[in-house]
Parts: sequence; C-alpha cells; structure tokens
Amino acid sequence: MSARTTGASRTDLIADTALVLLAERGMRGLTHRAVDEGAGLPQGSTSNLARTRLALLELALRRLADREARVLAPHEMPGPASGLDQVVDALALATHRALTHNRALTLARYELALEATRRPELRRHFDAAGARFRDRLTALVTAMGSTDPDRHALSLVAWLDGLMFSCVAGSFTADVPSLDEVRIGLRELLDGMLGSRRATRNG
Amino acid sequence: MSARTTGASRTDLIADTALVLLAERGMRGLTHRAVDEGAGLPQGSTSNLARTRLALLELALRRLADREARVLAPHEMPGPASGLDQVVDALALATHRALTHNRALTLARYELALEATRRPELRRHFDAAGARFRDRLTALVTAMGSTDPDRHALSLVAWLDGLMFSCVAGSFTADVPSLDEVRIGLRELLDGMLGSRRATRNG
DNA sequence: ACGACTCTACTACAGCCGTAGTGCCACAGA
DNA sequence: TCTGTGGCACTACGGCTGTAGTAGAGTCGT
Repeated sequence: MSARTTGASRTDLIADTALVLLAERGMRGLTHRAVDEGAGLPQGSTSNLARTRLALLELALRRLADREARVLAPHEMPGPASGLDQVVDALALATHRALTHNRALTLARYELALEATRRPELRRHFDAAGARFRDRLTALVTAMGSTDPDRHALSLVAWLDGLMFSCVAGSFTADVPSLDEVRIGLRELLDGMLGSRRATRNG
Repeated sequence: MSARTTGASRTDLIADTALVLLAERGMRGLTHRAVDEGAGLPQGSTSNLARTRLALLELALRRLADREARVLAPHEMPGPASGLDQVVDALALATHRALTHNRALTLARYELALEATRRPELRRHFDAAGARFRDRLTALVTAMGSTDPDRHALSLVAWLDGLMFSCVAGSFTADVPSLDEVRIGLRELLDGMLGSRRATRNG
C-alpha cells in the first residue's frame, strides 16, 4: 500500500502495466500517460522511466521475456533424455496455460511481434528470446530421432504458436481447446514427424 | 492517367492503401490522412469515404477478405474428391505465396485479427470469413477419413497460420521455408492426423 | 433543360501524443 | 553537517488524429 514503489519493483509495475495495456487496447492504446494511469502512478512517471516510445516497448518486451522464461523454465520442461509422453505433456500444458491463465501475456507477445517487424531494435531482443526456446526444441526432437531437426523444430513452433494465435485472436476465439485436445493434436504432429514407428506407444 | 478515380475503383484504391499501411506501419500508422497521402488522393478523401476509424477498418477488412477469397478460390482448391497429394500441393502453394508474393496482405491480416480482439464488429466479419475456409478444410479432412474432423481442421489451420506468422513476424523471419519444405511438413502433419495407413503413398 | 442527389474537396476544432525541460526531495559519502 | 547525485513530480509544446461541417462539381432521371 505504500503509494511509493521504488527501484526495480517500480520498473516492473510499469512494464507489467504496459503489457496489460497492449493486450487490452492494442498498440494504439499503449501510451506513456495510459501507463501512468493504469499503474496508479503520478503523471510523467512512465515518460520519465522510458523517455521514448521505443524505450517503453523495449521495457515491456524485456519484462515479457522474463515472465515467459519463468513459465518455460528448464525445471518445468523435460530434458532431452525424457520420454515422448513427458515432452508432449509439458508442451501441451504450457500451451494450454498460455490460452487461459496467461492469455493477456500471449496477446501482448503477438502485438510486440508485429511491431518488431518494423523496429530492428525490438526484433533483436525478440529473436534472441525465440532462439533460446527453439534451440531447446531442436535438441528435443533430435533426441527423439528426428531426421531433420531444424525443420521439425520450425514445424513444432508453428503448430504451437498457430494454435495459440488462432484461439486468442483468430477464427477459434470462442472455444479454447481442452488440455487433452492440445495433447492429442500435438501427439499427432509428432507422430507424423517422427514416423509411425513410435506412433502409438503410450506410457 | 486520370488523377480521377471514381466509384468502386476509388473505394478499392483506398482500401488497398489502408492494407499496405497496416503491413508497413502497423495499426498506429493507419490514419485517414496517411491513406490520402499513400493513395495520392486529396486530403479528406478517406475521411469522407469512411467517416469513422471503425468504418475504415471494416473497409480494409472487407477488401482483404475479397482478395484472399480470390487467392483461395474454389477452382484453385481441390475438391473433397481429390487425392491427398493434390490437397497438400494446393495448400502448400497458397501458404508459400502468402509468405512471399502476398506477404503484405498476410501481415495486414494479423494486424486486423489482433484489432478484432477488441472490436466486436470486426470480429463478426473476421469469423465469417474464417468459417468459410475452415468449413472447406473440415470437408476435406472428412473426405480423407479423419476420425475427428473439427479438431483436425483446427490443427491444420493452426499449423498453416502458425507457419505464416512465425515466418512473417516471429522467430523465423530471416529464412522463409521453400515450397518443398512446406509441402513436406504439411504432409507429415496429415500423416500424423490420418494415421500411418496412407502415410507415404505418393503419386 | 432542370432539379435532386451523390460524391468530392477543403477546412475547422478539440483532444491526445511523444518528447523534453526544470526544480524538488531523499539519501550516500566525506 | 554539508554536498553531490540520482530518481521523481510536474509542466510545456509542437504536431498529429478522429471527426464533422459545408460548399461546389458532377451525374442521372425526367
């Protein structure tokens, strides 16, 4: 309740508010003044912390990467040594959470991804964060016997990201698939990629 | 040529310019005045044709649906009676074109999809257009022997849309996959969905 | 030929946006 | 205690945005 938030927590508050605004009002709704108001801080606070608009976007993106890294933390994700089922479960769970509990964060990410198309500074941060996740997936499919890890990792990312986008902003907004549906679909994709030899093993 | 464009062609010119602006400058770059300038029309033209911002967005969305409908026209897409290979080829080609020749249109679609999250009027138009495509896919996978056509159609849309987003605005911006890579990935997904019985048939 | 109607060009205005300048306060080091 | 240093609150301003009013030109039916 201290109206006074200091240091890092103040920065995080502003960044989180920016992410919420991105999700709720889009790129046009993110302004210095709107963040001040949304965060309950006096006018000028945001403008002071992030002097330019680009600085504000970078702040939000850094915070987004932090929070998603926590969600996808290594200890949450199975290592390359794990079985297929564990990988499927972990990925499906993370995806399902992004559609429900973390919906706002997911939306904000797409807003920033589109903006990064036009802002090289953002794109750099974005690619760095994405590469970490992609490399993890590449190692995973390699361990599973993929014959073309890079392409398979792309395929996997595309399916996961596309499912999230379709359910959050696309033609499937109404009904979010259940965790089981995500799991089954993901399993099918992996079966197709890895060949039918391990297709229906369950366990 | 005539600096004077009349009637429907004028409307289309304004809508197309709006789509280009969405792709190149994003939601914040789409303004009545920017469209005037981009289209080479006198100031006030866009403001007059689409009095409010929502009207301008609806105009752009209608035009987008028209142009995409032409790309995905029935005679371009194989009917339910076609073989698996024809379906894969047609979908892969349309997707690959969206990444190369129609990249701007694809980007504009994602901008509008995100905006539709917050504008019920846009969402209605959007869902109607999406439903037509989805229904076609549902019929297709049904004809192929899918055991769960709705979920498989969603899976297919997710993969296609996710691939496009990842390559146009995501972590794979740099290298667009070749037409063959799209085809192979799509084939793998279908194999997984439909079971391995028709997996590697070729021809 | 003429009047009604539509489309176009131009202008006005209130509000909001990004950015930057300035003085103030709290706290750390000497 | 004095002083400097960094963050904070507040204010200013030029520019752009969405929206709307109005008058004139062009078009069509009769």
